[in-house]
Amino acid sequence: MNETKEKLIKIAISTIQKYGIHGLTIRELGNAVGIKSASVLYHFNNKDGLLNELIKVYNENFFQLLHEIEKKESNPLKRLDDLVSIFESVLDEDKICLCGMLASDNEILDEITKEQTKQFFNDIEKWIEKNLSEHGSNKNLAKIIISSLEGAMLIDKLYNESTRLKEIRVWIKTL
Amino acid sequence: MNETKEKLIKIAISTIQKYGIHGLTIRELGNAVGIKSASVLYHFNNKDGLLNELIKVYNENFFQLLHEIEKKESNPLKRLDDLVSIFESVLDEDKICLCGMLASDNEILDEITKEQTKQFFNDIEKWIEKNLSEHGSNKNLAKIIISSLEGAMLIDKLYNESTRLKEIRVWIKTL
DNA sequence: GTCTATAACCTGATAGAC
DNA sequence: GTCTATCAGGTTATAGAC
Repeated sequence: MNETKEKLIKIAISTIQKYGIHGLTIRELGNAVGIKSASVLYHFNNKDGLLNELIKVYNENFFQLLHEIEKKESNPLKRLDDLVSIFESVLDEDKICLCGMLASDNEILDEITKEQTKQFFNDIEKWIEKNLSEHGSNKNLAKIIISSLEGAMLIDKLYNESTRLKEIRVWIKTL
Repeated sequence: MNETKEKLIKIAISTIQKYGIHGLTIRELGNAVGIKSASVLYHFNNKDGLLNELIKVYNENFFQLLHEIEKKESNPLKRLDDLVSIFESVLDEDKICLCGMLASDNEILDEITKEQTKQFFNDIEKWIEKNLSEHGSNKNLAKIIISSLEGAMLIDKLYNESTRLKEIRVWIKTL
């Protein structure tokens, strides 16, 4: 992929994670890489096109991280701990999960972006379930774990702290 | 309070719960009650003024509901179940918790609204803690419970279902 | 209280030159 | 690919009449 386009996507993802979809404007996105808004739209046709592409990049990168966790860590409970660490490092940058933020704006997402957002939750839930099963604990907790992680980031960001994510980390150790 | 003003606040709260802060416009809010945007601003000075007022109304109404639960239900675990029911009825109307939605837009909230949003989470956490303590279970779970509820609404709304809230209901029964 | 009229600004998007 | 120029539409907010 074009280098400029890659930069645009990377910055756009980060901006949405911090400020939401309405906090991302084509003009400012162009400024961030030194090109004009018309040039930004050349790469993506329109804003929905940008969203379509960036969420695919985000999902790929995210599940690449999960794959790396699986390779280096065999203990399923520790894998879940590593998952919490990913979210904590995101929060440390004053961001929340991209798909959590998109979910809060779900009413204005086009179908492609909405489907990709759902796909994120489908896949991460499956990943958590698998690890819960391997550890011998109730895999039905997967939906609660991802829900709590998303909610925790949302609230922790408001307080500018990571108290809730840390509580989840402690809780998961007891499962 | 003025009847028109009450209507405006009620509709504004509901609109934000569905579409977020950017989905609420002064013009459309006026249309909903049959007055012009200038007349809406007469009541609140500006949009921040509207947010300041509506979150106070929301918090008051919400904790009034919790107070009613306490009066009619003495079993602390069943009280938590009733709390889940509140959130489920909100989700049934394609809405999420107002403060969850505001949290997702925290970067553009003025200080008053932000403080009131935090106050909501402080108070509900305290309420959950108290009931967990009375039931004899770990009150440290309060932050996880409210996080999971907020996250569950967010994701369930995306899927147009209440699967995650229902899982939380089942989980709470086991505490 | 509500209105009209309008200001000032920001947004995504397009046409056409280079 | 990137630019300039521009458009059409949306937003909050204000001034002043009724």
